[in-house]
Amino acid sequence: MHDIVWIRANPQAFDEACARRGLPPQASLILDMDRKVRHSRTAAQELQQRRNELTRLISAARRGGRDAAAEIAEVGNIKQQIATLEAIEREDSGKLHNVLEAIPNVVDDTVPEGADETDNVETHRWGNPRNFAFEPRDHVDLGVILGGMDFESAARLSGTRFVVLSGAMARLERALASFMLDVHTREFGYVEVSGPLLVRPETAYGTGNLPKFAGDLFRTTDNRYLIPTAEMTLTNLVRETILDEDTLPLRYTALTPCFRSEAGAAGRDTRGMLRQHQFWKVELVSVTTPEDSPEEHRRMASCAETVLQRLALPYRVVTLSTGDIGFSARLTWDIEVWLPGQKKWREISSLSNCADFQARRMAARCRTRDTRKTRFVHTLNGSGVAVGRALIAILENGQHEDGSVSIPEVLRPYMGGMERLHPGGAAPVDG
RNA sequence: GGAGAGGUGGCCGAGUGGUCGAAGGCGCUCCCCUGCUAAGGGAGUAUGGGCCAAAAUCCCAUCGAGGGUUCGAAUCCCUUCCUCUCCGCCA
Repeated sequence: MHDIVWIRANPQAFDEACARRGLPPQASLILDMDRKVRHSRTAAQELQQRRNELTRLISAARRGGRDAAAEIAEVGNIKQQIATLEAIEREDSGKLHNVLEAIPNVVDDTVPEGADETDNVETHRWGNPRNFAFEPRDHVDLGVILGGMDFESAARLSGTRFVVLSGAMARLERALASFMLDVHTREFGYVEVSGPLLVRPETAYGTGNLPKFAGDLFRTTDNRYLIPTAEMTLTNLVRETILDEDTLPLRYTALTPCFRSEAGAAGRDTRGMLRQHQFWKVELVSVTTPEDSPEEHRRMASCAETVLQRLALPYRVVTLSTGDIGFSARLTWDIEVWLPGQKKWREISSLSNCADFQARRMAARCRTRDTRKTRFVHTLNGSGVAVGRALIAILENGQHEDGSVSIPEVLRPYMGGMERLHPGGAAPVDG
C-alpha cells in the first residue's frame, strides 16, 4: 500500500517508480481522486461541526426549558446533506483505495532493470558445482533407485504436484527442517513460532497476497486461506500493533507446510518435486525500524546462506530485476542452488525487504520513547530455506555413480548417524 | 453443534441517551520534595484524518466492526467478528 501523502509531495517520483515496474504514470489520476475525496470529506466535516453545535444548543435549550424547534429543523436538513456527502466520499475513497492497493511496491535503486528473470543480476557465488565422472541423475531417477519417493501414490491420493516420501527419505526431510530451525534459533536469535496454517482474508491482504493474487492461494469453504508461506503468519504477528522501538528487531522463524495453487504454472516443472502444491519451508521474518532494515536484510541473507554452506550445497545469489521482483518487495535477493540433474541454478530461498509496504497494509507501527510519534515498521522475509528443494539438492549434489547419496555431515546427527542413502535402502528407515 | 456471558484508552476498570475521547487506579515520562536500597507532591500520557505555506490551545472521526433509531449513542435495536463459561463432539 502506498502512502498518499508521499504521492502528493512526490508525484513525479511516484510515476518514475511506476515506470520501473512497467506501469503507466498515474500520479495525476490518483491525486485527482485524492482531491475529490478530500473535498467531500472536508465539506462533510464542516457540516458535522455545525450539527454538533446545534446539538449542544438543543441540549442547552432543553435544560433551560426553551423551545429548540428551529435548531432541530436545521439539523434535519444538515443530516441529509451529510449523508449524501459521506456516501460520495465513501465511494470515491473506495475507488482510490482500489487503485492504490493494486500498485506494487516501489523498488530499491539497486534493483536492475529487466523484463523477467533472465535480467536478474548475479552478485556472488559460493562453492563449486561438482565435476561428475558420470552423468548425474536428477532427483526423480535417484528417488526410483533409492526408494521412498512415490509420485504414483501421491497422484492417487491427491493428484499431480504432490509426493509421498517415506522411510529414510521422509526422515531426511525432517532432518533438514530440524537442522535449519536449530541454526536459526540457536545461532541467529530467531524465535521459533508454531502458528495457524489457515488465515483470514485480512491476513493475506496484509502481506500483499490479496486481493490481487487470490488465484495463487487455496481458499477454504469457510473463507479462510491456506498459507502459501509462513511469511503470512509471521509477518502478521505485528499487525495492528504499535511496537516500542527498543524491542526491535523482532525475529521469527517457523517450519510450516506451504500451499500454492500454482495457477498459471501448468506445464512448468511438472517432473519431480520441484514445484508442488504443498511443500515444507523454514521461513525467516524480521520486523525492524526503517533505518535498520537494509542491514537486517543482509543479515537475513547470511543466515540463509549459512544453511547452504553447512550443507555444502553450491549456490549463487541474484538480485531480482524489476521484471521478476514480487509485488510487495522493495528489494529481493534469490539464492539459487546448483542442481546437477538439471544442470541449472534453481531458487531455494528468496529474501525480500518489503520496507513499509506490508506494514501499511497491516497497520504495524513503532514508536520511540522520546518522540512519541508513530511510524510504520519495516518487514523482511526470507526462506531459510525451502526444505523440499534442499532435499532435491542434497540428492543430486551428493549422488554417486551407483545411485547412492552421501548425507551431509551436519545432518547425520539428525539421521541416527546414517552417512549414506543406499539404493533401495531409503525405505524402510533404519537407525 | 446447543445454552449463556462479554468485548471501553499501554493495562485494570467506571460509565444505560446530552459539554464522555471517556471517572478512578496501575504503569510510563518530566519536574519538585525528601534523602537512600522506601515514600510523598505536581504536570503530562490514545489513534487516524481534515484544514493550512506550515502549525496550532482549530475541526472531524474512533468505546471490536458494520448498519439502524434519535436533534443527540460508549449507552437503545439489528447484523457480524472475536473472547469466555457450561453441555455435546473430538486429535
